Amino acid sequence: MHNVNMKAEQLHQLIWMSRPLMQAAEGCVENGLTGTNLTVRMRAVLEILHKYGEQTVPELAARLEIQRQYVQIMCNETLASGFTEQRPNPRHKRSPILTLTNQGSALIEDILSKEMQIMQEMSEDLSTEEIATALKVILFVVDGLKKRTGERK
Amino acid sequence: MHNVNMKAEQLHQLIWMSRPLMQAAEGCVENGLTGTNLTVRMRAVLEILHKYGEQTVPELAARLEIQRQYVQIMCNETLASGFTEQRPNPRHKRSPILTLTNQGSALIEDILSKEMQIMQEMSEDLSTEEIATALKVILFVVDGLKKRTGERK
DNA sequence: CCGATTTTGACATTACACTTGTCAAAATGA
DNA sequence: TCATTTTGACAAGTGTAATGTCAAAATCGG
Repeated sequence: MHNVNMKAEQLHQLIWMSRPLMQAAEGCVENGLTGTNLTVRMRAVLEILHKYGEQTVPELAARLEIQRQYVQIMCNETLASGFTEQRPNPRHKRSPILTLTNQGSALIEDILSKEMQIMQEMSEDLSTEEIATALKVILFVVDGLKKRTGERK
Repeated sequence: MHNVNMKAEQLHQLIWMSRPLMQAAEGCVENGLTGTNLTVRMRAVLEILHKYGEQTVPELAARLEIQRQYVQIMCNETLASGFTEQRPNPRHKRSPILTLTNQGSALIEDILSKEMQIMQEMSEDLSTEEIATALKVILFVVDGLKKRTGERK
């Protein structure tokens, strides 16, 4: 009984650390972006293109889980800055494929590697198991919360 | 070496789950608020008052780590809805102490207990150690990210 | 092939959660 | 006592989106 409440309370605390965590993460990323002409949202586009390869705006929107109209704006910014370019889409004339330019590719790789360095530094003080467990718990909780939304009376 | 990269990558993945986690959490809370006349931000005020006791707006702002002007608005909403009331502050005539009314107190207790029930359900599938580890890792990471912001070249 | 529906980029509007700035009254500190 | 700080109130601005609409183009069902 006691144990149950302790678990629940720790879980509660964990969940509400998500905002500070997100803010800290975004602050850190933003920090790493000074000097480049990238914004956090442009970086997100480059990251997806780097990770999943060239794709259309609607595909990016689906992956980022935000409205395509907004992703369009983000993508247009990366186009204007020369970090991405359009390639004709054989499957859809109105929807060009967005690709990283050499410049964009080099930039995102540089940024990601610097970010990874921070990850490595931090992970030195944590064991493989701890990190794996934390990730597992978070994935489980996100899933559980989503399932419990919109179904309760 | 391999291990180092795996850890770093998992940490990266964990950190970027913070946004989905936050959204899931807020969605779930919002869901639990239907029927009450509370908004998520009003609930935050009631929660702090319930947890830390009556206090002034600036104190609340400090605890929530958002601007006092905005917290003022949130608090005024809870006042207007009758969930909180003002008590004269012996230490400061211009800054009344905000207290939960009976109605507000009952409401936030009800909401929190329902939320805790969800926490308990979810924690059934997780061990005490897993939850404790996850919380520890997250606190460590938030701290690490904050320290690494604004200090790098 | 054709007409109906869907997808897409472009553009406009709106919503939301804050931040920032300012003011005057009041409180506090030297 | 006088300068500084705190506070509530109010106004304006900002960033990150959602939402709505349009027309061109693509796709789908027959």
